[in-house]
Amino acid sequence: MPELPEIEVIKNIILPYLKGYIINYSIVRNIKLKYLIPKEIINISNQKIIDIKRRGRYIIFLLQNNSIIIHLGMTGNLLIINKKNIKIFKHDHIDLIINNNIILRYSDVRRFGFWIWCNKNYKENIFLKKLGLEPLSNEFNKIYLYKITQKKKIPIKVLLMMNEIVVGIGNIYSNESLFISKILPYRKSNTLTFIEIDILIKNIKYILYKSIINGGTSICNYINPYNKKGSFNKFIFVYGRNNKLCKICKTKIVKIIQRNRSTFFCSVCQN
DNA sequence: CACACAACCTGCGAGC
DNA sequence: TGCTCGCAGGTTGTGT
Repeated sequence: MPELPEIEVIKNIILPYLKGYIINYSIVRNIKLKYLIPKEIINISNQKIIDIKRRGRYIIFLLQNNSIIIHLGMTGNLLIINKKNIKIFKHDHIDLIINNNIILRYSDVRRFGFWIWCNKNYKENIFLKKLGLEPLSNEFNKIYLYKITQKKKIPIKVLLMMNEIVVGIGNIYSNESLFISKILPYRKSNTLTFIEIDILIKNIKYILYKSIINGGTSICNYINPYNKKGSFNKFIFVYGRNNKLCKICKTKIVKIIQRNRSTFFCSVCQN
């Protein structure tokens, strides 16, 4: 499901329900995710949640001596549910029973998500260590991105989705930020000017903030921990709109395939 | 280094 | 109604 805004929304919603509380125990109904759920999580008991962080698309639960690193893959959901309201669905994998009468439930239809048990130093974990910059940080700026785009000759849309360069920009927000920046997705990265990179950086940050404020984007599976959809969909210009008319110039939106992912653009506006 | 492709899974809609 | 096909917010790993 989720790109950075959705993960950020999820983290912000679950934080007050979990921070400072105790995981009494867990119920694991289906051990099979992308990686098997580790025994430390299956057997967890009496662990205080010190804090919850987000890094890229990962959510990290900081415990007293360890941490849990969670990736939602394409269809993972975290839900805050009441103990009384405990209907089980087919793809519910994990319940964390918390000492404040709520349950944090993880469900995942396609099982591309995973939960990892890690020591306290989660930043050194193999998955997190190789991640690039946070797109909403000051370090992710036009100097940084220009330097990288100059060195590479790959399509700019592909580059924006590379986690070792910048994290959390997936298929929706790469398409959308290129549209509002009026840049064609197949432009080779080293042909972009410093001015264009400046515009692109500003629009990436703008669109991510705007999506977070609107609760993220719900295309098919994404729901927040209250089981509600995000409302950023109404601001989408190109993603998933192939053969529909551009909201600005009424030209048909085009779909192409780049690196086996769908890319959408307006050949008139983005030129 | 750039790219193509497969793998991990299930569900849904389109078309026959 | 029921089948097959293609497609889906991600990531990793192979081979050319």
